[in-house]
Amino acid sequence: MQPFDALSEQHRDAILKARKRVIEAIGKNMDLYGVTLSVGHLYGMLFFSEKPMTLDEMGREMEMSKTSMSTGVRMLLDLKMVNKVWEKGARKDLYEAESDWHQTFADYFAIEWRKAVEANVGALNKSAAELRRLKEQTDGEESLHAVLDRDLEKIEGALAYYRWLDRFIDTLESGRIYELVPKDEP
Amino acid sequence: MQPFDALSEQHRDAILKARKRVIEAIGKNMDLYGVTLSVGHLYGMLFFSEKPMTLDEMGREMEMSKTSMSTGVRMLLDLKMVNKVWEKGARKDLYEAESDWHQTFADYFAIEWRKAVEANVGALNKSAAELRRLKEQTDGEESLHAVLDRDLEKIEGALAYYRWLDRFIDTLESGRIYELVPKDEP
DNA sequence: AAGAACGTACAGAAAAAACTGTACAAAGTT
DNA sequence: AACTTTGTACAGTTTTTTCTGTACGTTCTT
Repeated sequence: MQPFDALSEQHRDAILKARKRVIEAIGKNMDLYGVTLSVGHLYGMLFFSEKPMTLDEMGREMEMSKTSMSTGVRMLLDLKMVNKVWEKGARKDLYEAESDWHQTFADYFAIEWRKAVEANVGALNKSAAELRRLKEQTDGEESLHAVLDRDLEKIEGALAYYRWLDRFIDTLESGRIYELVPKDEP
Repeated sequence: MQPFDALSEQHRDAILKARKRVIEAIGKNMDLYGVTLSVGHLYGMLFFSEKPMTLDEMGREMEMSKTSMSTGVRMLLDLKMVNKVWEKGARKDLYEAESDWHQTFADYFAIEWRKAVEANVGALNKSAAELRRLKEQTDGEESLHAVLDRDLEKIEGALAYYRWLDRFIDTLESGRIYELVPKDEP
């Protein structure tokens, strides 16, 4: 028996209206995490859910197919915004929203931004090496070297930024960010 | 006369290949900034351009319509990833890539994340007020209050997070982040 | 003032993505 | 071992987004 269903219709509606506003807002802004409006909505629904939900329950509530719930939940799992919950003797998989949004934020950066850093740094280093090699092999060709130097300078600038971003992500991943910017207001 | 065009075909190709790898990588990861692959590619192209470019030049280089360049550049301008350049007596608008990626990163957060914070905090506060009002008007209804308290607690948790995020964005906006996580490696 | 060049609004076409229903493998129940 | 139940892969459909070509207002040139 769920506490929520026992309430009067009037009170239920009032609560649902309040929740809906928040869910809508969350869903709308979750594109910053690279997910669809509907996946964002799914997260918001899980956030207010009294208890962990099954795919079927989500589908019923969102009026969407189970397939969509499956893929949506998987995205949220990848982003660590949702946790799989174990319950004794439960046939179906259960999921609940991760409610520590600091952690969610930090994980997102650790996962997505680090991925981007690595890919870009890889490309930058490889290209820089090529350009440096070309420079060595063409001693004295002034106008070529002018172009090469400018490109190499740009690449070095980008690499410097990524070194910083990497260290910034470290602070998120390690939680050191909360020493630098404390959770409790000053 | 541009220095680049004066080079031998072999050298040009080598440089273009090196640039292309980086442009491709940048473009691919710019979805973190909420832009398309092609807009990301456009940024990468501008990043390596010897000089500011016109819409027509971009269209020629990207083999895309001028309309697309116009909308693409506007997006990049909104994200402050591209600057409009003034040149004496130039008919056409000229654009160049913002090469300070620290600034780009900070601006993105200031613009997009702050927008999300405000929208969500607004919704959370409004809903919290509604729920608190309902609570006051229903003194003694225990099971209702149990639900309300849980929702209010969740909302308060979210608000606490947004207060932190807001202060974090402040550090980006003010540049104080570079005191906390220095640009020069330790 | 007329003409040319530029950037963008807008509608339609093309491409990409989100979503669904069916089918099926894996795991659980009887 | 036969029968359910559950989650997901996959193909096809719908919806959304991206991209293009034309049209037009604005600005600059003459």
